[in-house]
Amino acid sequence: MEFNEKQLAIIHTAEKLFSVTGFDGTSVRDIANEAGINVAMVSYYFGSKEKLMEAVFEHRTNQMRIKVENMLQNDQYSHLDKIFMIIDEYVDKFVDRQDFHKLMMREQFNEKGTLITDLIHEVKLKNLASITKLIRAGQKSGNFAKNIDVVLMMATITGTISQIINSQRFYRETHSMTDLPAEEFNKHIRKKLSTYLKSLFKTFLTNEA
Amino acid sequence: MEFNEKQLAIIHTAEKLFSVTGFDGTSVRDIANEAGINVAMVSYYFGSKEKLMEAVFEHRTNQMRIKVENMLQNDQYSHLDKIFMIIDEYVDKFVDRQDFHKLMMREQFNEKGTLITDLIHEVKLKNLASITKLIRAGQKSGNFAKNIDVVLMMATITGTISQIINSQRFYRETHSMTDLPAEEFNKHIRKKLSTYLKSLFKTFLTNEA
DNA sequence: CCGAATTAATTAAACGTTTGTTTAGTTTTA
DNA sequence: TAAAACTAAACAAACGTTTAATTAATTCGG
Repeated sequence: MEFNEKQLAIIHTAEKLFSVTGFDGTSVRDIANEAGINVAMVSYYFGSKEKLMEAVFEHRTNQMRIKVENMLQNDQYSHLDKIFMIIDEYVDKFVDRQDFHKLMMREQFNEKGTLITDLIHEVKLKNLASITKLIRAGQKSGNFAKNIDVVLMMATITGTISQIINSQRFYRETHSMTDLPAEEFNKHIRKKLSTYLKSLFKTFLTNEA
Repeated sequence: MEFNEKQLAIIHTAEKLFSVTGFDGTSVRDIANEAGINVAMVSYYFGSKEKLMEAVFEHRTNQMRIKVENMLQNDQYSHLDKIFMIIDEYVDKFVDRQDFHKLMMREQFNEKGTLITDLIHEVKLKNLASITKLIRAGQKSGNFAKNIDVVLMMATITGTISQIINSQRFYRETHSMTDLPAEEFNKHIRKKLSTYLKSLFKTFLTNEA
């Protein structure tokens, strides 16, 4: 599915507002006003509010998948370096697309299976498979410890990043950065999260339990 | 503020429904039906839906605070053991009160400061102070590494637990536990998270960067 | 200990808004 | 001139809250 400019404008404002006020907390009139269009255009282009939400996810699906295919068989990097690259990819995705990821982390908590939760689930499974492959290779070559639960690892990576980015106010206040412009804060937190998560997993992965 | 039985019944069903469908996704009529009362009782007892939400948090505030006062000056345990106890306390809280914590993790993402976000913020600050005190003591005695950002540590602990518990379906499916009764799953995940987080932080805290 | 008086608890119905969506018509583009 | 884009208005349903009336519980002087 490809969207025209008008549709993309609606998708982007919807993404923004959904991330701030939540799906149920945002009315189609809110979106229409913010996007400077008529209310009826949402139904006209997307059919319903629900389908607009699906369009947001459809549009950002690539943002969820970590790309590791080429990297996996590149012998230039150590297994640990490859894990580090994956960490950086997660950090970059979350920092670059904060609205969407806040949306996704919220949606992920929904218990009943919808088209969107299924989509998230599917991508998570694929990412899990990629990382597992890498971890197993590292274990086989003797670099990584045994008994590593990759699902827990993923939970730590995404959970930590989400916790910092999505409740940013707490980090900013405790680090005297309340009024730091978004761009500078992003630069700071990118480096900070990257360094922290790498050192956290380096010792964990390479030491014996 | 103390609540009578009827009020507690409303609070508990509200907590449950808010955690499943979200605050905006839950109507006061949903709550009234589930609790077997008349819609007007919510306004009668709490004034408004918003104030009912605040009552839920007021009722569970103790659940958020980690208690470390006595423990901190107990020389029977090592600094690392004390950190381990804090980890277990977080794990237990999240597992025992899943509904409330899902609610809280969602609410924490709200950007505009409400009475509830302020409350969460306040408790997080207190917990941060307790843990920081402990970490600094461990560093002074030479047991812990330097340059530990306690805010990031907290983010990893709560973020990891939340990620596993609140999107439980993913963990269950990848571990062949789809139909495991809640009680047995809770027992399993309690042990699993505790062991994992301890080993994750043990190496991180005690090794040099 | 009782029955009248008072307060608290509970109800069904109605209130005015807001909700997502549709309709029917108009303007713009192809 | 036919199709696409866009609009204001209307739609019924759902929303949070209030009202007015009724039932249950509590208080209290005799």
